[in-house]
Amino acid sequence: MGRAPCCDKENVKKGPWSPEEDAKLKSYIEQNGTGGNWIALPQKVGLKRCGKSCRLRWLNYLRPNLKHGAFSEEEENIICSLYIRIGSRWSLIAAQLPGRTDNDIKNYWNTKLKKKLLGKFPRKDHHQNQYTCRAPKQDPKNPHKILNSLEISNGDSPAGCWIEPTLPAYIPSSTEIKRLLPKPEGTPLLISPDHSLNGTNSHLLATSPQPSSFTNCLSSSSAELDDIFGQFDSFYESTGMSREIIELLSMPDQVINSLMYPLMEASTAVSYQGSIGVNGGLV
DNA sequence: AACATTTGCAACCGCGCTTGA
DNA sequence: TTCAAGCGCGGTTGCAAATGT
Repeated sequence: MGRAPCCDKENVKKGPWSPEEDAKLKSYIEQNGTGGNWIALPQKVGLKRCGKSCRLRWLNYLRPNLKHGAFSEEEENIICSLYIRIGSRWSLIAAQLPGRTDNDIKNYWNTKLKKKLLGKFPRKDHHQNQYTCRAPKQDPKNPHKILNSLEISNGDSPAGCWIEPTLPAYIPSSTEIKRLLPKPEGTPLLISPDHSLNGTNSHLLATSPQPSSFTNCLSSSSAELDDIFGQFDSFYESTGMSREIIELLSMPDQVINSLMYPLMEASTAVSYQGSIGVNGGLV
């Protein structure tokens, strides 16, 4: 038995919103607010729409102070830098860009920025090219046992991945990132010896390409970009580490702190050192 | 000009989380 | 403490427009 539907699917309109529907919703919310109940809202407004659809329309399109134009270079920089750090946590990224919605940013990343920055990397076809941050695969019978802990395989991944699927890759989750941040200047990130990254170890931090940041990449010429990515490619090939983890490990502390500290202020139990433990996660 | 393919974006879906009774 | 309802998020899909052949 599945989850109960949030609305009567038979009697709700789907698809693009008409100007009349927009006007009704906008006018109602401006006068009365949402009432804290999106599910009940369509009936009050007189719309044959699902409450979730109304909420999405309001948040992504109708609410005041939304920016609809092109993204600025500064916004691009913020998106790229945050993506490297926290992955596809679009709502967190959107919180740093006033007037932008998570959906906007997600679409912009998937359609423009990804290509701009990573176009030379292998990719799959259009709708299978979503970025996916995955935790290491666990053995369902034993949560402590990790299967293929550092690989994203092609065969069992319906969404595909942007990294060469046969190469090892590990992308930290936002929870893991939170454990790393903020960290005092010069505090090393440790990769514990008990769980190597395909045989690599903490010494890699000291030998990873420096400096590296996507902020730098954005303002670089194509030749400079080739050089930057070339450094990563050779490092990547020699170590078997993913580009993401190399980026993470080689990012200057001050950049991480300036970008991420505001997001992580609420997190009081912050560990200043991260290490990749036996379960493949940062501990 | 016609057709195929790609791109960009709005919208939907489903699931985990939060809240309140 | 439990559980159902609602919310919010990230992933995915649909489709029109743009571009290529």
